[in-house]
Amino acid sequence: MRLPVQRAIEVCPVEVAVSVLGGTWKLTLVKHLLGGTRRFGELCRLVPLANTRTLTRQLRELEEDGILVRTVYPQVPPKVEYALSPLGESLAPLVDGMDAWGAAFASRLGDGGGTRRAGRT
Amino acid sequence: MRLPVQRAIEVCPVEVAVSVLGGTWKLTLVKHLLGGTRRFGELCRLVPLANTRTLTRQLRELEEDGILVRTVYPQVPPKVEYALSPLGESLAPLVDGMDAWGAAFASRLGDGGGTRRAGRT
DNA sequence: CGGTATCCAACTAGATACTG
DNA sequence: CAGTATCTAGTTGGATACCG
Repeated sequence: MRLPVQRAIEVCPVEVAVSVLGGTWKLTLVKHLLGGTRRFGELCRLVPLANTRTLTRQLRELEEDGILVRTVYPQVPPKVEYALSPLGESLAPLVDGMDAWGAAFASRLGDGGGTRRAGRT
Repeated sequence: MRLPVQRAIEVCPVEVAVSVLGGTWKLTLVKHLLGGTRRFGELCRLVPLANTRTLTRQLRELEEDGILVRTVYPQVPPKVEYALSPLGESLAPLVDGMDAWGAAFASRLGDGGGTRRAGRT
């Protein structure tokens, strides 16, 4: 993943989206940011499985790609806020859709309702 | 990426979607399959940047996750068809949305309209 | 035609520890 | 609080060659 965007568009726009949003916690981060501005610490708490380094990196990449805006308040103690840019907010419906799809997919597995796996039913 | 789905759902459903669809050419593959059943060779031609090994793997993973169905015709020369499962087709709107978003994102960069990158000039 | 086998290079995420 | 530094492990994607 993370193939150069310029290259991705030549093949398929969906790949652009994947390369921008494909990071392991990126969409989760965006989803939380959809709920409003968050501080670094809050995001850490919201995504407990990722450590600070990983989170920082994802956040920075998202910033690089113009998905979010990082605001540093030069004070002590430090305060940094992350907020979605208009571009970032523009993928609200996508995040919403993926969230729903992901939930549905997950329930297919764990629900025990019927198909447990690649049911050839 | 590709963090265990079971683990992903505990954090956020979007991560499930990412782990299932996050492979480098997966969404492109799905998108093409949305247009109808395809043979392996066709897919190779449609996604020229990926080699057979990569394509095979992606296809298999998609199959594992129940996104597509692989049909082998026991004949000579071999013939294998890939088609989306209902689950796979269910993400048509998502693929569509990502495609549109990706295209928009790409045009932001290449258009020369304004922001070229994270313009920290 | 439709893969598979082997090997490899790159990248990515994570652990841990430390800092302004 | 909000990172950064360093290092490592693991995974993914790719090249090439060969097989049924």
